[in-house]
Amino acid sequence: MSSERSSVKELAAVKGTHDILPGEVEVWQAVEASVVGMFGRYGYRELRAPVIEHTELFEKSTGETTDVVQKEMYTFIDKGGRSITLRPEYTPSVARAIVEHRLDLLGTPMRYFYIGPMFRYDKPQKGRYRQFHQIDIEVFGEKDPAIDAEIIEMADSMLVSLGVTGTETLVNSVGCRACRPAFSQALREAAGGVKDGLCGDCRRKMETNPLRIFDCKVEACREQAKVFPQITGFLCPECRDHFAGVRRYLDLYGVAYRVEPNLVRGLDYYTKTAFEVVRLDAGQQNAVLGGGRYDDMMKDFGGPDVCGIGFACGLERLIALVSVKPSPRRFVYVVHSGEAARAKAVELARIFRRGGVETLVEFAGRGFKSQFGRAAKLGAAWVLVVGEDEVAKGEFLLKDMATGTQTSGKAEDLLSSLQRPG
RNA sequence: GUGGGUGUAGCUCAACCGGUUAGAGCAUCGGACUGUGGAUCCGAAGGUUGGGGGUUCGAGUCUCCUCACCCACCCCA
Repeated sequence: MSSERSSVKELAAVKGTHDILPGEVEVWQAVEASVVGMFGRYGYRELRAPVIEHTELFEKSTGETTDVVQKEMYTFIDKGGRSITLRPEYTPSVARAIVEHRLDLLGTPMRYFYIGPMFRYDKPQKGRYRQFHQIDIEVFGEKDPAIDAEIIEMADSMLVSLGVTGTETLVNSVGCRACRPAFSQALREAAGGVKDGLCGDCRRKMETNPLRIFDCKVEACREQAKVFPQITGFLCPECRDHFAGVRRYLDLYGVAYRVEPNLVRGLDYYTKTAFEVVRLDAGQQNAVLGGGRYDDMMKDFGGPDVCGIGFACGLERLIALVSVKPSPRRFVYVVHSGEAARAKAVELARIFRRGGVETLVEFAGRGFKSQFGRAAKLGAAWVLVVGEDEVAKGEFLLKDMATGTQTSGKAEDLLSSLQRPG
């Protein structure tokens, strides 16, 4: 059928999604393993929440006014008539799980991490995908500013251990419900006073998200924004003290950071500490990692009054910066000649694999020459030769492909020589 | 959602002013080659030129629509 032919041809990954192929996936595995190990040393435990949640969860916690909720969610009605959403972020799921399982009764603070896919219906571009992956960490039930600093330090260590350079860590306090409204109002008034000097985008941002005016690219707007009030002057005593504490501990940890009073995050629930790690050389999608404190979220969500703090790190963006090289695979390639040898080759492969050695058996080649050629091409570290002579003798030939050295011996002796490192 | 750019073989690219059967390198597969290496030589396969309409005697080339990707805005990781 012609329709079959064309449908096969048109089959492609969904817009904004990507395959992670062998060769690249090893880098992901190396990064994930490194990160998991590090989080473990800071006392974090993995919590795997479902990829789908009730739509309401995100409306309530992420915030109905955010772009993420308003226009970027993958939402659908399931066969039971429920409104379901593929998670655009992870924090609400953790909050939900804590409430649902009363994890807060197990003792605080609760430290969780997770690595997995998130979904946002954005228009894809560099560093921005519809299915992307995040490393997420969250701490609940610890309000001391030391934990804010510990988390930022952990993020910093994570980047260092992965060999990431050329980034900058930005921190700010976005205040709380007591002090932020006054600031927003003051900012709106300041912007309103020079409304005619602002671009159309900024005039809109005056209403929706006044802090965003600060990172407008239009020169006129930048000029006006220089004299706008900054959050720092509006923080209530509690927020001010907390922020001072965060900075003190960051200094104690020796973390390099810059206070950025204009740093604002896109989700509604942030309070007090907000931070971001950005790459210095990138144009737009420069945020590698971002997070902050969300002291009211759990309570607003209908759970216990437990504060939280955490960050999300974009894996695609992180991996673009890491310099880890996964160690090359070293495997045995078994070549053979004749029916009896073929059976023996299969048997030997099983023995080697049980002994912990990656082993492949040639099935297609004819002569040893072509079998060796294939082994070399695939990058085999060793070739195990199983010919008629070897089968008769019960001793096989193991060739080191790098050095060309060949050693003859019984299967178990050859195996144990491979099990030794090197 | 708005704006710009690009679409030719698996990959990188050719194809004059619109003119014969859309070519090459690399990669793939086969052979030379039945006891030892990514070589060499020979050969094969691989394309509705992203898709659809229009102009034309004739379209990879001009035009319109559409789709995909890339880039930027918005927003974010």
